[in-house]
Amino acid sequence: MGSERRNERQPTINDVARVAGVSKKTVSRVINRSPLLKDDTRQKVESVIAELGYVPNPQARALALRRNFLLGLLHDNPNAQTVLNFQIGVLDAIRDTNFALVVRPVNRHSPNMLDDIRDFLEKQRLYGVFILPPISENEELAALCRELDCAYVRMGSTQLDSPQYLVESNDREIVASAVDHLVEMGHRRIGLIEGPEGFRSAFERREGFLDGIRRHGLEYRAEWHAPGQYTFDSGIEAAERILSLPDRPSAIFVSNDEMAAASMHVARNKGLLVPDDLSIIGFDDSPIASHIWPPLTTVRWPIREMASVAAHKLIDSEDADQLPSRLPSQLIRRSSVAPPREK
Amino acid sequence: MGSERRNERQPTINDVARVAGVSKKTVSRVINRSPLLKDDTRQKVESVIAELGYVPNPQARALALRRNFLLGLLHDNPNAQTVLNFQIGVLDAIRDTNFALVVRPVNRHSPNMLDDIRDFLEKQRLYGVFILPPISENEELAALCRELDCAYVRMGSTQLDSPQYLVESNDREIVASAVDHLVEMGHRRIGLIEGPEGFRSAFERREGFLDGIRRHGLEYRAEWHAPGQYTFDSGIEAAERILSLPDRPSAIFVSNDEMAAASMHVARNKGLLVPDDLSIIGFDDSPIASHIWPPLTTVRWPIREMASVAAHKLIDSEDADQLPSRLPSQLIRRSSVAPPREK
DNA sequence: CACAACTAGGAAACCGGTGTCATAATGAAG
DNA sequence: CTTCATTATGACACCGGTTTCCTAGTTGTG
Repeated sequence: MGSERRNERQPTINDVARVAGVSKKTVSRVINRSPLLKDDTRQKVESVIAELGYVPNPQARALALRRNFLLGLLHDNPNAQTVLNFQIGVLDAIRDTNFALVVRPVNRHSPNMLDDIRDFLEKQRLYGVFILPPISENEELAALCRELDCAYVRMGSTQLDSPQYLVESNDREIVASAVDHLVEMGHRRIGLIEGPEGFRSAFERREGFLDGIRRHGLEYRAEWHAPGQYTFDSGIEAAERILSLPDRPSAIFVSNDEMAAASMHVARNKGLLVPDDLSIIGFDDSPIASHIWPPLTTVRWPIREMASVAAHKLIDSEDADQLPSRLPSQLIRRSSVAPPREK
Repeated sequence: MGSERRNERQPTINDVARVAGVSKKTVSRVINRSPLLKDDTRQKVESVIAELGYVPNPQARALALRRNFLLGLLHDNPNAQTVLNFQIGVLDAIRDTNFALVVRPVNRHSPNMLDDIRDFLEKQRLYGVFILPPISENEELAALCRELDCAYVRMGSTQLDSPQYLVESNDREIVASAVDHLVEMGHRRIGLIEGPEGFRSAFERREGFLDGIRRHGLEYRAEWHAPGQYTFDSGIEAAERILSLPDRPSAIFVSNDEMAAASMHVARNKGLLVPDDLSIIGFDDSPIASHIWPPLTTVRWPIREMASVAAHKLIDSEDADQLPSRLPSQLIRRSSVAPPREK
C-alpha cells in the first residue's frame, strides 16, 4: 500500500535547521529566497529540505505573517458551468503559489446573506475574495469587504467599482454586435427576451440590443420585447408571448442560453423551424447551447481568463492597476442563425 | 460607506483577557465551551467578546491544535451541476462549524495529476478531502491520502473502500428498477447506451441494466447495446447505431443525461416520436434533463445529502461508522417514457 | 477544626514559522 | 596588520492561540 508514514511527524523548520547545522532563520531565508545567503549554505539547506521532505506549515506562516493565503469565492450559482470554469481559471492562476481557493455558495434571497458572509469572512480571515454576478452588484457586500479589510474583486458586465477591484466583460458592445450579425444576415425584425429587472447584466444586454437596433435604424416594437428571469420556464413564457404574435419577428436575441433553449422549444411547438423561420442568439455559451438542436449561436464570456486576471489582482495587488479590467466576450456562431425565409 | 475599521487591529485573545481581567486561558476556555467555569466568569468574558467583536484567529488555532479546519474537494468535473451541488451540500453540513471548503479541480488525463495533488495536500495540510467520481476510483490517489495522513471520503456508485471512507449510491439497483419501470409500461425490447469503459459507474449501470433484463426474462441483444463516453457527441453516435437498426428497441436506458439528450435528437431526426415511438431513461438529473423536450425521465443521485454525510464522516470521524454509507437514488418520472406504440 | 478532595483559574511553555537586531565573518582600505 | 564596511548568520521575541501543570479557594468529611 505504498510507503506509510502515518506516525512520523512532519518535519519542521527546526528539524531542517538541526540537520543542516544552521539556524531556523537561515532555513526560513532559503524558503523565502532571500538574496543575502551564500550559495553553499543555500545548497546545503536545500538538500536537507529535499532529503527530509520538508514542507513549510502554511498555518504557522499565516500566523507569523499576519495574513493567510486563502482566496474566497462568493457566488450565488448563476450557472454551474460558469462557476466551475471560474474555479478552474483561478486555479490556473494560483497553481504555483501557496494560495488556495475556498468556496462559499450563498443564497441571495436569504435575508441573512450578509450576516452569513460577514461570519465567513471574519472566521476565515481570507486574503481576498472574488465576487461573482449577480451578487457582485451588491454594494453592501462590497462595503462589508472594505469594512473587514478583505481585498475583493467584483466580476461583472459593467463598471461597478474602480478598476482595481473589478474585472468585467463588454456585454453591451457584444450584444450590439450580435444585432449587427443578425442584420448582416438580412434580419430587420428583431425581438428581445430580457433578463430579470435589477440585474446589471440584464440591463447591459438590453442596452446593447437597443444600441444595435438604433445603429441600424430598425423598428423597435414593444410587443417583440418580453421580460424573463434567466430561467427555462420564464423563457417558455416569454417566447410564447412573442411568437404567438401574428406579426412576429424573424429573429430574437435572448439574454441567456436557458431562455434561448426554451424559445427553441416554443418555436418548434408552433411549427417554426429554427433557424429558417426564426433565428435565435443566446448568451453564456452554457453547455446546453451546444446540446440542443440546432446548436445555438451565443455569446461566450472569457470566464477562465477573467478568473485568472482577477486572481492576479488579488495576489499581486500592487500592480493591479496594470492589469486589464475588461475582457471582451466573443460571439460563437453556430447554427441557430440564418437569413430570414421570406423577403 | 459603513463603519470603517481598516486600521484597527483585530482584537486578539489577549485584548479580551485584559479587558475582562482574566487570563487568556480562561478566554480560551470560554471559546471552547469548557464546562469547568463559573457562570459569572463565562458571562463576563462573553460580554467582552461581544463588545470587542473578537473572533478567534483560525490560523493560530490551527497551529496550536496541529490540525486545521480546511476540507478539500478533489474533482475532475464530471458534471458541473453535480460538483456545485456537492459544494452546497458540504456547505450545509459545515455552516456552523469553523471548517471551510477549498476546491481543487484536477485533470485526470494529466500525467502529473498525482504529483499535483500531492503538492496540494502537502502545502495545505488539509484536515480531509472529498474525492468525487471518477477520480474517486483511483486507488493510487487513496493511497496517497493515507500516506500523507489526510482523511478522505470517496464518493462513488459502489463499494470502493471500507464504509468509513466512502459514501456511495445504489446505481445498480436503481437502474434495475428503471428497467422494471419500462417493463411495467409494457416494454420488452430495451436497449442500453453504456458509459465509458473503466468507469465504475458505467460498470454498475450496465450490470443493473442486465439484472433488470434477466429479472424479467427479456431478450438480450448485443446490437441494442452501444458504448458511449458520457458526452453528447458519443451519445449521438451510439444512438445512431441503435436506432438505425431495422429491428430497433422500443425503449433505451442511457447511462447519463447528456447522451440521453443526444439520443432524443437522433430519434427526432429519424422521425421517431419520444416517448411514443421510443422511450428513454437517462441518469443524473442534470439540468438538461428538464430542459429538453419531452422532459427526461432520469435517475437522481441525492448528491447534497451525500455531501453532507461525507462531511460528517470527515469531521466527526469517531462516529463515522454510524453514518450511512449508501444513499439511495431516485427515479424521476417525467415524460420520456410511455407504453410502446405497437405491441 | 483539621485535612483531604475537588474546583476554578493562572503562569509558562509550546505550536512552527517570521521580524528585529546584534554579532561573526569577510573583504577593502589605510 | 589594524580598522572599517559590508555581508552572512544567529539569538530571541513574537504572531495568537492551546496544553500542561500548578496554586488558591471551596466544599465535604471524620
